[in-house]
Amino acid sequence: MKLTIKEVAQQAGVSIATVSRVLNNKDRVKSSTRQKVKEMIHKLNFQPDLNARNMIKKESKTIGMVIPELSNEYWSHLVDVLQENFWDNGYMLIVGSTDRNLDKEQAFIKSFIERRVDGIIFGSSLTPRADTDNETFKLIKQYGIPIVSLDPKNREMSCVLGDHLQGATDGVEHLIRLGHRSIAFIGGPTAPDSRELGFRNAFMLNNLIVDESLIRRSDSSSTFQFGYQTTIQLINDGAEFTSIFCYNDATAFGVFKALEEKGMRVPEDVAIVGYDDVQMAGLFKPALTTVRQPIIEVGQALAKLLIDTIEMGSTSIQKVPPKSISFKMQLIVRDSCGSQLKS
Amino acid sequence: MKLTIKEVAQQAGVSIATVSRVLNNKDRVKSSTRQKVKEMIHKLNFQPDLNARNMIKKESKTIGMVIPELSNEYWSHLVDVLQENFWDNGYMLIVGSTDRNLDKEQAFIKSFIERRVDGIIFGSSLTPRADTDNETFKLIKQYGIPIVSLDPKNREMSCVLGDHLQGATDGVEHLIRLGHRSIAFIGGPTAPDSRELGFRNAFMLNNLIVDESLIRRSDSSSTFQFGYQTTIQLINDGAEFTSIFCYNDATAFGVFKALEEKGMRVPEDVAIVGYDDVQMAGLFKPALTTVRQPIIEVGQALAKLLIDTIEMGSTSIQKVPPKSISFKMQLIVRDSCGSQLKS
DNA sequence: ATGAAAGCGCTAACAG
DNA sequence: CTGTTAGCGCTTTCAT
Repeated sequence: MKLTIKEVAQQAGVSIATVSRVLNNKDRVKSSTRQKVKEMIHKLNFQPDLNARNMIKKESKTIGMVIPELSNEYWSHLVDVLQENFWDNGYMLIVGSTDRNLDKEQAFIKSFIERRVDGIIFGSSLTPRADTDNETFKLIKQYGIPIVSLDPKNREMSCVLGDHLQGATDGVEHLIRLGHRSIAFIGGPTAPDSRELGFRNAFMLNNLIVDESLIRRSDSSSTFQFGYQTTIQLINDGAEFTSIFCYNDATAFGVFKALEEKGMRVPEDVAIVGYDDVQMAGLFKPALTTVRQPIIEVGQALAKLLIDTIEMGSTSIQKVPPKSISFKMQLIVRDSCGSQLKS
Repeated sequence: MKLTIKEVAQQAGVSIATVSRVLNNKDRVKSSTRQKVKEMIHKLNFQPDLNARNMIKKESKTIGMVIPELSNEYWSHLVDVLQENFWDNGYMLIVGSTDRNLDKEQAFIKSFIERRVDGIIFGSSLTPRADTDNETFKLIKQYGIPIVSLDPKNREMSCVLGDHLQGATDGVEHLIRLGHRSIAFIGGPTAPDSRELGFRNAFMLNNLIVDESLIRRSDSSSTFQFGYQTTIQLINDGAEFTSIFCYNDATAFGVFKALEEKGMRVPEDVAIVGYDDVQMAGLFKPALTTVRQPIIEVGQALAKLLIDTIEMGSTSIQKVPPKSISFKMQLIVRDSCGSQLKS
């Protein structure tokens, strides 16, 4: 019932070593033998057991990745891009959604190690402050598994990042240019948050002063829910603002909803800027002005960086200094900020 | 440099068999020994190599799944649910997005087999008409890999499905009840498509006759793009319709966009019904009336069905007749159809 | 060019 | 209770 290399060898009248050779396209096999074996493989529909092979080769052609959740378009899109890139290079990607739960994340990482993945991508990690004495991080190091991260986690890890300082600065300056002075910031769970930094940067560049009461941060996720609730609260607090800069588009949609319920119009009463540029951003009414993330480029860079690191192996001196590749963000101006100057 | 069970055994002063026993929580180990070994495992931070274990146990605790694309909320949500369910049962899920490309799908399946997955889920398969003499299907059978599918593929495969006949019937009858008679159908790539069947069923139930010129099908995907283009075409063709029933919400959003460009209002000029109930459906303006799919329940059922099949193993007689579990759809009435009767 | 044999890291009888 | 041994399915020397 079990079809192995042995069976193929027997049927083809050669030794298992020879079958292995043709399986791996090794040299030194008489072409007639190779032909014969190939035919048998095909006839038997033989698929070699990769796990057995991997055990010897000490590789698994598998990459593990942790992300907070898949049901956010940013992540699902990124995963899709990565999966394709890895696949094209012979790797499989397995991803774990952590729901921003540290235990879950650690459990995933542990499982990745047990499966001897060739590399790990930290999408958005909680293991953070992943300094030397962190349990999980130590494990990864001990097993010598190459890692890369999306956005910087610590100085020992290579990473690919979006320049959110620039992105947020652009977004907020757009608002300032339109005359807005009371700009609220609905932030995300990231800490430190370069978008918040960008927010402050835009104010500085324009010699304006930030109203701290208009800054709201999330301690967990930054979803539609959070945008909605925070906006309601902002209004109930009696805060005065003419515009809101949001951590991401999902949050922005929540803001829309809250504003609508409170009878405030966009962009007439409140201008909104999102972040990500998800598919619905351009479709929504009013169409969302937002900062576009170059997900495809980021994904490609992430995959390439990790694969390069893996395939460099311990060939060269272990210690290539960690790289960090940064991508620019692009402001997409649509309708959610209006076009007239706020007076 | 390499940490194996051997090293642990040595350090703990026992044999590898004993280490293996405590690793697997087997009986007959003196608790003091067990304690000692456990400490060493922990001290060394030892993670057993699952691939080695799996090779012996003839299982991989891995499930493969093919889906058309991840960047559609329906799929990303479903994958998220499945991933969680499998994880809770000790399985990892690896998914491949096929972009509806048959070659890609087959390549994924082949790769799944090489990795000796314990089961395969056909999300949306092209392999279908997967009757006996299909290459890939034959392979799966030969290797005895349990499979389940989402929506029926053929009579030999267990499946979990949404009752789209009922869902579409409900959606279209809603339109009919509101007085619509000229209802367009923007279908998807599924064939045969039970939503189209539901569409026709609703007409039959109400003694109405379908205007075939208002039925448009997609040959590839059913995205925003498709909804947009098809609607433009429908209008350019001079077709007369007062409402549109869409294959899914993404399509519906495309329809909105096209309608808007052509200066037609929703729901005043055209009523729209979507399918899926994605997060944005309720947020959109006008809020989308749509048919909700019970994704979580479907995902759970899918996982349970597959796991049960796997763990039943060849214990009982190989041939348990394929099951098929069906879930009802729920019509969610919002604003995109208005509330007044069409006269 | 090919085969025999020694493992990869682990589990599972089988002894003791 | 614990150790010894024989593999799992494959790759890789090392002979021939």
